[in-house]
Amino acid sequence: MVRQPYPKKGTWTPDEDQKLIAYIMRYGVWNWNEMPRFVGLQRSGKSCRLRWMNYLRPNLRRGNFTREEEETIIRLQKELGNRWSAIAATLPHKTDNDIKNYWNTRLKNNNSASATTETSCSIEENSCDANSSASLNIPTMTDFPEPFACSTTFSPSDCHQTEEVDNTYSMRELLFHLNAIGRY
DNA sequence: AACCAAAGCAACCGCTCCTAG
DNA sequence: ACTAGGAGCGGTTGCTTTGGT
Repeated sequence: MVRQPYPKKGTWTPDEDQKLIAYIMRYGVWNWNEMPRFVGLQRSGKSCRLRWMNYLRPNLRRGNFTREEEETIIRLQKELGNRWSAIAATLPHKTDNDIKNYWNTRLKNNNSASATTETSCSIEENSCDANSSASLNIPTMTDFPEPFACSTTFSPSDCHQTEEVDNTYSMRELLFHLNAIGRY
């Protein structure tokens, strides 16, 4: 159980994002505290989890909130209070952090009026040319050590409990996603 | 063009909850 | 039933961006 004594903090770099996405594509999520070592990141497990959950995982839609989403947030906040994860569960393409920020910055002091009239959802912002992948430096699977190749306290079956399951997340989708989140 | 203030957002911290042993 | 460790959540901070002067 060797942990980094001083894990790196601050804004994530594109390289770190690429490594984390590529690793999770291959092995899935098995232990946030141990994973950073195998990914080759000097981040805490918490930091990796947060980055993945809020920005890197598939199916997130960054950008403006639609009017419907905004109304849902206002209504559920009245019903549930600041239970952002519960509210986020009803908006599958948004994260609790997104919703929390949106509430605190735009709706909190103004929740009876619409915070913005321009709420068009810019799906087109997510458009990307997957053919541009050749110029990107995406880590390959061989860049990562096999988790069970190291002396650890978990078993191979533990490490690979989600292996192959995530193969629906193809390299093309990875490239699309990296573009969509504005990294490239 | 330079400066400043406000707004927005990404990330960290500390706590609670959950689960396996 | 108890404990330890991991995961998840909400509050908060601080950096970056944007708009005004």
